[in-house]
Amino acid sequence: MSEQTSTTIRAGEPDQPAHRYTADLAARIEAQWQDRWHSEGTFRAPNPAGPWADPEQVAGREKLYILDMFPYPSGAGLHVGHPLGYIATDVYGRFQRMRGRNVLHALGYDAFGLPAEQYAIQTGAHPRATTEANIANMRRQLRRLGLAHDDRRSPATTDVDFYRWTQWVFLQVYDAWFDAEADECRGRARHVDELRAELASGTRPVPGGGTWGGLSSAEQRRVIDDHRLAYLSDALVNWCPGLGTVLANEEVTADGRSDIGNFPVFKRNLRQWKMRITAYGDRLLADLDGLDWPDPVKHMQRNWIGRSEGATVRFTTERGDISVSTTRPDTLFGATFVVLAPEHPLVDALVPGAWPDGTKPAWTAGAGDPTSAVAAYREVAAAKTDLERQAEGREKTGVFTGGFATNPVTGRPVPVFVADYVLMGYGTGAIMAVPAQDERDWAFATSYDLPIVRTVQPSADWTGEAFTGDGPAVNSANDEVSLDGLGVADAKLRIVEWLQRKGLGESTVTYRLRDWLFSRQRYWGEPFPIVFDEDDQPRALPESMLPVLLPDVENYRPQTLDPDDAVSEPIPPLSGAGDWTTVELDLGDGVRTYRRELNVMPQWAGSCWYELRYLDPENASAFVDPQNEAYWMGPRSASDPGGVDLYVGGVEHAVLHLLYSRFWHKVLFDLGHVTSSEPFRRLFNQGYIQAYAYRDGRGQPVPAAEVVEGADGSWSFEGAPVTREYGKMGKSLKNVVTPDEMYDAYGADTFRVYEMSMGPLDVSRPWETRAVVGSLRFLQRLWRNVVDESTGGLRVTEAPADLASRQSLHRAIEGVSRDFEALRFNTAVAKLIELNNTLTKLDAVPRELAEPLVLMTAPLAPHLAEEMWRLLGHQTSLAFEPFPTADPALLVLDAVTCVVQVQGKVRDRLEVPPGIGEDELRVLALASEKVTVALAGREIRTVVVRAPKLVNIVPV
RNA sequence: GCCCCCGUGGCCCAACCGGCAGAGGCAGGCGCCUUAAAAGCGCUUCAGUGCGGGUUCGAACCCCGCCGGGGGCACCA
Repeated sequence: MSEQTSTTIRAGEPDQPAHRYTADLAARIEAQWQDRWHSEGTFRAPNPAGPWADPEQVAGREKLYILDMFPYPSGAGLHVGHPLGYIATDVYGRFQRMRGRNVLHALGYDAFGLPAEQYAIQTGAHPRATTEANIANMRRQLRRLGLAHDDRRSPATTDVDFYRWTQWVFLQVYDAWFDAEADECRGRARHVDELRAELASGTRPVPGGGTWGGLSSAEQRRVIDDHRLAYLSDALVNWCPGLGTVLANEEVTADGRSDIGNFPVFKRNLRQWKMRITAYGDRLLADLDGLDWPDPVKHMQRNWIGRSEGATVRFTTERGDISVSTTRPDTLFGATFVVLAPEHPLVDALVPGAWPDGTKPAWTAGAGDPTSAVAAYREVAAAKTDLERQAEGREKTGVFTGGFATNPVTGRPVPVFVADYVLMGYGTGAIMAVPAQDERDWAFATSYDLPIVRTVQPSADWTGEAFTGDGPAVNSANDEVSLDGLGVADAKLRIVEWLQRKGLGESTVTYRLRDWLFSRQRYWGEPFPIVFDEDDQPRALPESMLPVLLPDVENYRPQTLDPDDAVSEPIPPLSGAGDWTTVELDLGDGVRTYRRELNVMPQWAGSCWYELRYLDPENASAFVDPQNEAYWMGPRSASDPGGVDLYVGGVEHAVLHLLYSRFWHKVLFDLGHVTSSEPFRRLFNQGYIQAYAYRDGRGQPVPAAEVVEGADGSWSFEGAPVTREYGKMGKSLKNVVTPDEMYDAYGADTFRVYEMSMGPLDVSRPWETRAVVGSLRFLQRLWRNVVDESTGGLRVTEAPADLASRQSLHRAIEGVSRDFEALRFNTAVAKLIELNNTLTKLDAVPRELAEPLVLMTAPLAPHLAEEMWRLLGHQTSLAFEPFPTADPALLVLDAVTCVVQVQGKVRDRLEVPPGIGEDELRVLALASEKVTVALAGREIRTVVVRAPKLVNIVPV
């Protein structure tokens, strides 16, 4: 940190009262209490079992597991936006601890991954060295915040003790297969040994027929490997030369570029590890219902999984059947052509030597024969990136294969096209095109001169083209079945029933979700616990050989590649690890030489299960002791999935991290390693703290802190006008404000109170440094109510409080408790300020008011509260003091104001007892002179009475 | 193009079940303290809820249509 950043704004000038609550005093108090919490281990949560077993401390207290999405330790350090969620969970945790809960709250580091590696490449240092330095800096910045974390539970995913268990979890996934019939067809992961046993005993048929014993051991292994939840596949993957690695679908943006770095991404066929997350599609979807998550996140996950119900229908051709996918089997009579994806395996077989009779000029792309037309089209399609396919304005292109298929309901031949608007990776890679009821098919049919037959009658006022709405079926009958007159839903049922009976098709469920690409050609990640034998087949290492340590390499940088070079080959950095790349092992059939897997796991691997490791981070014999998992995360009832009690983080992880970790957790659940079926029972998305940035006349950002606002609302920097924009904080925008600056200028407690008071936790809002002083003033007034600013002595009196003050106190207790419980920290702060402001007006504050106020402030401003609690004569930390409870008798007011309305407009106010009856109130209201004036002689139609607060008199 | 969320004093935000538009903070104003100053203290001004309709005794809140801001998805058959 440079000297200049220590700020010029400072609370507490030298000639102030000696004991005023200033930034300097706050810093002293805060350091003192942080040291004491640390040395006393105040926030260490006892476990029921494992290395830290302390069953006595656990007994009799309800548990609460609070979790923040753990940070990536960036070299840039924190800005004031980062701690928002951490402060919120800390306030909530401290509150619940005072409510008697055994609170587990900790923070580790998600330290593998691309950014760390790229930073290491830039600086030339070892990624581990820079990562650990960054973690140390973040730990320092966060310790200064006074978070009540269990400091023993702070693993980094890059710790050998941690990634050993990431590799172990990988082995569990690798050694599992998905039995779709298990659990009444919900499906469940089981160990592959059980699959092998069922195949060997004949209870499960061997794929491809024959007996298990009839297969060679290599063939047997291939059958098993084909079932594993982690498997190698030769498939189209997202190859990003700019990053030198392949990427998961989730890491590629809609315009075909990398999420990180914004480089072009190309489709390439490569042999890569995948995770069979699609097997869990149904459960990942269905189990969302039982989660207490924000609806938008559930919505995004549902969209991403993209379950759709439809049918597969077989169209016959002379060269074999084409299975087409559709969600609208009811429109089958209107299917006037078939479209295959360019990569569809049947394309070559279908293409005849010459264009058949009836080929229209528009279908051939000007080629002399189908073979060259299709070959040319495929070449063009393959060379296109997703971005280019988008950029062409979605104009549908394609070419006739020269082949025909038979529509199974009309019996008529329909031409078969190849077009890249059909994707090989979705459904069967083939569609029946129904232009009258599908906009894409309509667009294709009109540009390629193909027939359009309406099979759903559009509404009378329909003027559009393809009609995708509901309506009665028309033109949809053959000798055996008629859909005419049926609505869409009924027509679907009838035609699917007919297709199934005739063996022409069946209803199917299709997912947008694809299997998860799990290999990365990077250095800074977890090595796979996998080696390859001389036949190039993968072999898992036994648990006893874990961890597989990440070796040192000379060059962390993957091969430098041209970001636009689509045909470049990925070269993993670990290929440069020398001797490490091969290993002599005995895996059961004697010592042999094996080649190591040189890819590493993606960054998501560690975050897929870290919440489990916090429970038992020093357990060397298990990834978590089963008792600890059951205690902290186990389900509380039959309908409860279990999981973390409160998980707070940004909405940017709605799909990636939250879907992957749910998947791994379910595998671990199925295999009996955990009792919770979901990792995160309750999720809360915090908003972002954003900031204004300013640009000068040339569009260059200027330091935001030095921009001044004129009286007319304009902004200027060094006298020159600047423009303002709103967005993220970032170095390049010169608008970063750091927690360190806030600690120096105001202290951590003021910073905490300000962040919590800015607005609701889930709403994004702009940072405004000049407003922070309001929170400092509040804490100063609170301090002054308890402590004499000039002597440092106590100001509170032992005299009893008056009734009005007591009532204010108990109203505050009631409201603040409710607000904390509901994560409404902004309104809790407001109520505390309000109460404190009423106490300020007293000559001296009675202890019976001061103590509860201090306790209520403690979750928000813990250092200051602890210090005042100590001055009030208490020896021990207030962390476990019971949170004040409201006395119901003091919440009842002597009188309430009743509003008297005439036709909804307030005309009078009456002071009435809170228990007043409806009839009595009606009489009082009608007797009001102001009401009489407002009525102006009109007759009364009705009187609405809501005792004791409102009467509404409605004239005729 | 489709879907979701949000629009309240100059600014950040409250308003619990549809019932007095205002809790709190910033900024502004007035005053006190001070040799002077303020990030100290006290007092205080300020909106009818983005716009247009509707439902209701009564709408910031419910419904419909616009406008503005933010986010997600985007050839998924």
